Amino acid sequence: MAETRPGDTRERILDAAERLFMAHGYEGTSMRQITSEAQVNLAAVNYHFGSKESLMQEVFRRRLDWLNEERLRVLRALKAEAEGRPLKPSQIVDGFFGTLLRMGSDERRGGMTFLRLLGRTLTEPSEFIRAFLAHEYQEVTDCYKEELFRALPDVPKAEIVWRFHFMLGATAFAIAGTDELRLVTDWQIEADDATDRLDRLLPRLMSFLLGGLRAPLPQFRDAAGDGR
Amino acid sequence: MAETRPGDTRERILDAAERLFMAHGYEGTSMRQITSEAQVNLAAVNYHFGSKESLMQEVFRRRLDWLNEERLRVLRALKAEAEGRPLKPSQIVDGFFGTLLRMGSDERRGGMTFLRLLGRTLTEPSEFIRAFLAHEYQEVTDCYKEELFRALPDVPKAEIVWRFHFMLGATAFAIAGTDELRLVTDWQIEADDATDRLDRLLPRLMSFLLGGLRAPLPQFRDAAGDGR
DNA sequence: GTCTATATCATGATAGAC
DNA sequence: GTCTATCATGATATAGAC
Repeated sequence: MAETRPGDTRERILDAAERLFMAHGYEGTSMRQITSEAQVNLAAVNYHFGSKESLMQEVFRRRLDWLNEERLRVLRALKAEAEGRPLKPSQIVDGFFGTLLRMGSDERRGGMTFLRLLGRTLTEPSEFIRAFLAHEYQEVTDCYKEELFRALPDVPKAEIVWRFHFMLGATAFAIAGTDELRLVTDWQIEADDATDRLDRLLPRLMSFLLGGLRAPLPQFRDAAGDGR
Repeated sequence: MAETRPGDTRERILDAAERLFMAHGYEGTSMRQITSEAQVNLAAVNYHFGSKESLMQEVFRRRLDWLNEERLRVLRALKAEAEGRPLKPSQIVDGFFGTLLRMGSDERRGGMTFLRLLGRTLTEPSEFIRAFLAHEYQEVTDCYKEELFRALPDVPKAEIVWRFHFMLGATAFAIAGTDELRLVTDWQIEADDATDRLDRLLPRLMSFLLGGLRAPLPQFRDAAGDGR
């Protein structure tokens, strides 16, 4: 009964690739590992996706298409409710990062596996991957940045962009690491299961991000620091 | 005159490896690329370092030994000055992350190349690398965390550890990305050279990190959230 | 659509002359 | 210490039978 249904192959490859790319990185994963894990033939990847690069892109597109739409949908809902007034920073941050983290609880959307893959890939060295991700993200991040500009009119735009970047980094690291990295030492924090940990991660991360976003502006020694 | 001086080979390999590992990652860099860039023979890596893994470790040890010592030295100086009183959070954060970022201006310590390599490697999938880095870092990060516990007695330790983790992520991303990633869109921020950008990055990052570190504690729906 | 079999090339590592 | 030559392996990708 464990026979490969026709049309099933594609999804099996994507699932296996997602997991292996997460665990060993793009360069560190071979097509042999992928097809072996997916229990399909070695040639199937090239038949269905054309190349390893295209497979990688498809692994992301399958998840990011939904994430992008969801993020835009959330933002539209918030704006409709606000009726023209600027949104609260906490709403914007939750719409962007909260939506991402909640995706980790949704196994139909890849769950923690995809979340960790995404976190790690944001600092991936391979050029084509970074370019691809930047392109996939551009539109949505621009929309959210625009809302932050409106929400924080007294903060220079350049500063907001930087802080958005820092928020992205903190989040990427948080979702990439949550297992092997010994952030927990001897007095031990928690040994919950993955989803429980995720439930507690979100409010913690949100507090941190909002604190950073609303921090006092930095003092530069020389110029204004808002982008001359 | 461009002849290879004896004893020079080792350093040339380390320099080339540092740059290439930064640009293409560990798995994405071959020994042939390294020896070609270093203009030494292919067999030289195995002669001097034994294996690619050992080379990678030596690339990091060369820089981290100094960084670890410097961070401990800075912390000792701060504690001596404080005469038993808790340090200010800003001092601790600057001692840890400021010391790191200032390393990026010091070409003798690898400069921006090493900084970016380090930022990227913190989320590197390869198991042996993460284990190696965690081991190299353990002692120093524990010392700094202890000081944060003293500086913020009202914040649960678990919360501080998480926030330290978030700070690490924001910093790693900031130093890993600073080039290709289009955080700059059309209304353009700056086109300074690398060191100038680094000078402005530090105060910006410090504000963000301190804001996040001192943010109001998160509210959990169920329990206390301090590690039950 | 899925398989077997294979082409072609790059990889990390080593042996042994100098 | 440095070189050339080479090994065994594993990589991506493809051709062609079924």
